[in-house]
Amino acid sequence: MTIPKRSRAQLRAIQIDEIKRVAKVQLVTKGVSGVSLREIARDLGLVSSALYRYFSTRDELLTALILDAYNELGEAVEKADASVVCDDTFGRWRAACLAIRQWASAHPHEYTLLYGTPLLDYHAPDQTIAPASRVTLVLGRIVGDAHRRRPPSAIPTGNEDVTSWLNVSNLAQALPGVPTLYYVRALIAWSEIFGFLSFELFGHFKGSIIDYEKAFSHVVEELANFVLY
Amino acid sequence: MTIPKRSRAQLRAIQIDEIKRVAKVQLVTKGVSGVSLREIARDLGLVSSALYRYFSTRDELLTALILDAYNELGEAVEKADASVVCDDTFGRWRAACLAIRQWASAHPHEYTLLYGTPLLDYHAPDQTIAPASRVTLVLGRIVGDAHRRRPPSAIPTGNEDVTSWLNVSNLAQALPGVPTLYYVRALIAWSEIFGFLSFELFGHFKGSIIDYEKAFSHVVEELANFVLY
DNA sequence: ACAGAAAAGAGAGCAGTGCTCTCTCTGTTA
DNA sequence: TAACAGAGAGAGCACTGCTCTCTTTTCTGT
Repeated sequence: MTIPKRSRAQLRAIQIDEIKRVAKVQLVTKGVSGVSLREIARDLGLVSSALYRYFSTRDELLTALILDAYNELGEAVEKADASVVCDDTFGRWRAACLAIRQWASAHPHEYTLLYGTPLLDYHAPDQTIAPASRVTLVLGRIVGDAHRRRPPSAIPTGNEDVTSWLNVSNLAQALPGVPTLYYVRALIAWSEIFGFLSFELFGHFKGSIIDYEKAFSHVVEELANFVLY
Repeated sequence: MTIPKRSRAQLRAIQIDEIKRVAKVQLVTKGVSGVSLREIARDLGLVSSALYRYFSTRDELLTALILDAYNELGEAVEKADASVVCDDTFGRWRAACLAIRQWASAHPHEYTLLYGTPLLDYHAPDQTIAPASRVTLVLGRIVGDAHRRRPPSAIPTGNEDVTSWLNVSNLAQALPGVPTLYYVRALIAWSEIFGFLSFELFGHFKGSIIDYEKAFSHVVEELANFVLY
């Protein structure tokens, strides 16, 4: 019998996946504070110092979990957007927003890891930027498509200079075809989606909202009227 | 010389204040994860087990800090509201919102303690409800006053039954005189204020916003148009 | 006024954490 | 085949929250 020989690089990749797998179980069941290197090592039949061959610090492991979570969420939202016909910008908006909430409800601890208190004090590593942008880019594209379908005569204009306090070049890329006047509204809609979900998951709506799903769908509708038209 | 004799109850109150004082220094300088019972004890010249005469657990001490922070924020917002003449609902709205942001910027770790990831997993103690409501009540009163000044003919009405998914009795109390149709908008404005500030403090707006204060004041204006009229 | 109770603190200790250092063994590579 | 780098073991450091027992001081009810 020939034992399938795996190269050291392959074994290393497998071990990294194993560590992340066990860490994710702890994250799901006990939250981010319950992710313990020593317990991961015990689960894998290793000694704790062995883990440092793969992640040089606990924060580095958590960063890997953050990356995976951003990509999971991003993929879910991209799929939801793609499942609606391109011209139906309102339908796409709603599908994308509902996908965000669905993912957050299904993965509250992962959501908390992404949008709760940041662990890496106030400077996320650069590698998280791209995965974190996936959701934002989908929402921005939908808003952009909605405004591009508007007749030129109906394009609202403002005369305020926004360049001193908004990063217009970045926003223009994320919101292609959206009039500058709407940049603030887009930022509001974006942060409100996550503000609402954070309030929901963190318990601030307790006593105000009974059916969160229904309330959220109304919020999504109000926001659509606010940014799309 | 007569040493001013203090009763045991007085000494106890003083000691509790001392513990909280030192804990707050740690909170401000190192964040919530930097609040350590053993270090507090060392700072006070005590042994760590002595602290358990005053707070039976670390979470209990943190709850005390949460209470104080809610009351600080609530007082700041109440004062800001009171500093504007009652009829000027827009001015009051702006003053209250700016006071929230000012407090959050000046006390980022306290803000995080209140509106970041909850520590006490998903069930805040009842005693926090009242202090936490102070901000909400101010904002609700302003929105209420704005709508009460509207001529009855201009009151918008909707025909959707909202009682199945919103806690109408609670919201009616927090939003006196506000038409039911606006309850969702009020919830949006409320959660957007904190959603924006969380995004700002937690770094999600990096790359989009240059001058946060200016951006926030535009958000406040948009929200006012959204909830007050 | 005095005895009993309660409060406050000291000190030792438990179980747990992240992380480091040294040592050994085992594949890989020149 | 010899030198090297990767991987894991194991001991140990400094720290955490929390508990238990023991002593001293203060309050309180008869």
